[in-house]
Amino acid sequence: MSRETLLPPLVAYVMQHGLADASLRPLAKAAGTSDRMLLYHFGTKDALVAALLEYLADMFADALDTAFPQERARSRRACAQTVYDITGRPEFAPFLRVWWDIVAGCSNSNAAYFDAAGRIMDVLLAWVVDHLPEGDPDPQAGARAVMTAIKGAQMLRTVGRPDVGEAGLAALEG
Amino acid sequence: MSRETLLPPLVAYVMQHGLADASLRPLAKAAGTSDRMLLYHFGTKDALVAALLEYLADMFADALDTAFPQERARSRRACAQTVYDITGRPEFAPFLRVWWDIVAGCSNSNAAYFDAAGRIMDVLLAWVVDHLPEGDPDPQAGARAVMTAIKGAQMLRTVGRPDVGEAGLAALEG
DNA sequence: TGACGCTTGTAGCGAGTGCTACAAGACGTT
DNA sequence: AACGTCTTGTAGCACTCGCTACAAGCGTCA
Repeated sequence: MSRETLLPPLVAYVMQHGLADASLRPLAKAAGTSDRMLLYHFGTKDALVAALLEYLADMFADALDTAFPQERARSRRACAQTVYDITGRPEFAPFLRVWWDIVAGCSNSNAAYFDAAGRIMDVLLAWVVDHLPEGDPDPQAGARAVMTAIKGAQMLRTVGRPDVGEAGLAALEG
Repeated sequence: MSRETLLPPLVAYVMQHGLADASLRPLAKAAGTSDRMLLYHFGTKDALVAALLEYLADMFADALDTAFPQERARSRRACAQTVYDITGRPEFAPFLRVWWDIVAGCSNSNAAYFDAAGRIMDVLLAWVVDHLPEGDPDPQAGARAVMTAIKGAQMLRTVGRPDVGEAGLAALEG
């Protein structure tokens, strides 16, 4: 048993039950150990969560290129719509749940959450840049516009106002 | 002491310390009572939180017309930028912190959070509709596009990527 | 005065929290 | 065989959580 062995089942548990109320004993049970051992390997619960978030960010980076289509989108709007649609599928719900926990953690000035969120955003931004149409006049600016719309629409969807966010996506130019 | 007397200090406490880890005893202390009394008045912690969120939503509706400018914006982009700038001021940080807690709660299918979030979004959407330029061709669609951009930009700001969201705001047409 | 209901205080329950002290086993080195 | 280090289990600490049982104070009305 090492950190590397423990992390996958821990992340799986967090994706299923949320990050906010994940405590040592249930986490340990999910990974087949004891709270005692988690603290032995990670030192502190905060360190555990930090390692967990780091692993999660890497996992997200890997997932992007497998779950998402390889070819470029036909327009900025189509690119945003694709990401929005895919992240709306039920198998993505666990990840989004954790994501909003992370955002809430950032809002409470938690450094580990902040780092993980930043890394995830950078990865997604780079992915969007690479999937904009070939002829996009300004891929950097385009990707940022697309990202903003995606995240706004995702938020509006999770609070029960999907129509608002989808209108926002439709209003993207290019 | 009644619910109405209790709610303002309770909401103040929540805005300062976050909604996620607000437990009965600290809340009671902030309101000058005991946990025993909070449960006496509200019955359950869940009911307390529900009442709190309802009060918060109403408070937000009231705040919109006082803290925000009365006149209409000169463009959709300007309207979004105004809301983004105002909500970026330090005195708005407590409200945003609670907001992300609410979104995280929605993502965990909490009904009370869901209701409050929906109400707040509706209020804000109506406000945006009323503050778009007179000549906007489609205020409903415009307000939705503005809302999506605002919320996306706010999220990107709280996770430490303000430049991305601001580029998204700048890309708003009209 | 006495009975009744509304409000409040004291004290505690059982469960869960992060974390730790202590000891025993496993295992390689000398 | 003896030692020392790494890994693991047992048991428990002090604390917080939401919630409740019980009773005392309170004003009101008969």
